[in-house]
Amino acid sequence: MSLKHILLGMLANPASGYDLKKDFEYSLSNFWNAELAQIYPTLGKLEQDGLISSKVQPSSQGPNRKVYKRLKAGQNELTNWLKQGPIIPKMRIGYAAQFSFLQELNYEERLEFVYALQRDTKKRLAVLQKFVELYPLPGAEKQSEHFSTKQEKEAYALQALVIHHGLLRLQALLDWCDLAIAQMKAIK
Amino acid sequence: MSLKHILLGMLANPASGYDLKKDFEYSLSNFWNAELAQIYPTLGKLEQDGLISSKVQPSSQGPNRKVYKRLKAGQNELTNWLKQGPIIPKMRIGYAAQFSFLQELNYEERLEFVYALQRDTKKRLAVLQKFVELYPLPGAEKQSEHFSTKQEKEAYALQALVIHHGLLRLQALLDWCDLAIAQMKAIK
DNA sequence: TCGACCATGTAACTAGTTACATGATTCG
DNA sequence: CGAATCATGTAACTAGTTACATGGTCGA
Repeated sequence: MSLKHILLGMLANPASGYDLKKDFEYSLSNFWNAELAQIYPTLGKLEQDGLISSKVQPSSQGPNRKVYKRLKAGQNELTNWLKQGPIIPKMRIGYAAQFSFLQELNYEERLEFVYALQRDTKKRLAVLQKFVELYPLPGAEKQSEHFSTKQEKEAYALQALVIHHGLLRLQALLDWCDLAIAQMKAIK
Repeated sequence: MSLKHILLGMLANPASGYDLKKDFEYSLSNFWNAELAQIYPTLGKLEQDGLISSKVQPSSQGPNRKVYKRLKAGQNELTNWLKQGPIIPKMRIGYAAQFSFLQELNYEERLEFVYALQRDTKKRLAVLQKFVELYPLPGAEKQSEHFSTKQEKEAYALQALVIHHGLLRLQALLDWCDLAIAQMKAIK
């Protein structure tokens, strides 16, 4: 199960299941997501396996929190996972499958399908753009000098790059929408 | 379950479960895949639901084939699905999650991670390129005039576009690999 | 005759989703 | 006082994967 390793990675700093869910909802959701109903049992398994440990702490606002931290065994498991090389996802791109069946619809319905995809992509791009502004790539501008330690520079660069990955992906999709609309109009 | 609808879409022409698996392995695998162990039961459910029907036919080479064809109810189900608009996949991009944890590895290991991703992407791009050659976009060249009926032109254009979608996606990923390698070297 | 491919299926398991259950605090 | 947010969990279900079982045909 990949989520085990993802949570292990996210636990660079101690956090509760609820905290981790928040992380998914923000920037992380561009490349992974998980529901609380999956996070809690998975944290339980990680603890059983001795990869993380938990400590109950009072919350400033609400019931007690169960804060997890990564153990040495968890650290090892994580680096081993990373050393096994990049995991190429099995593609399940629903809209692309649907697109290849668009002959079943008429001209207007087909175009509307692609317009809807375009609108959705623009919306998601607008959300991402805010993160891109928070994490501009080092080089072009003068940021990154803000960071004193090498650790901080590295952390910043990785964050910025992963956000940029989402950006390139969404831009490529938008380009494709334009192409599809043009082609579909051309053969009308 | 999306696979139900995908199979329904793929059954524009009658086919057996084995045939459909072949379709996944070729061009389709760029945006969807399914194993035979999932295809056979799903075809069974579709038949139970009265969306497709089957007929056992002798094979020229091997045991009897169970050939399915789409019924009117299946056609309706398919168009309703398409009219509900594009399905935006929940992203589960393993390598991107891993990338955001690369601080756990040292410089050489991190670079090797991205090089491995680059190699894999180039490989997949080379495979796709063969389909791109079979289905060049109409407009630039003189193909698509080969097709007499509007139906054929439309089918060709949709195929060409969906293949091009994969192309743009992989090219964006390659661009990102270059960017990541450059940035990571810059902050070494 | 052996391996590759044709062809269909079941069983056990893993991963992920949706719905439900519970209860505290904070802000308007 | 009601809605939003904090906080953790279970149960039932859906989707997908891996392993296993069976057996036919064709070509080297």
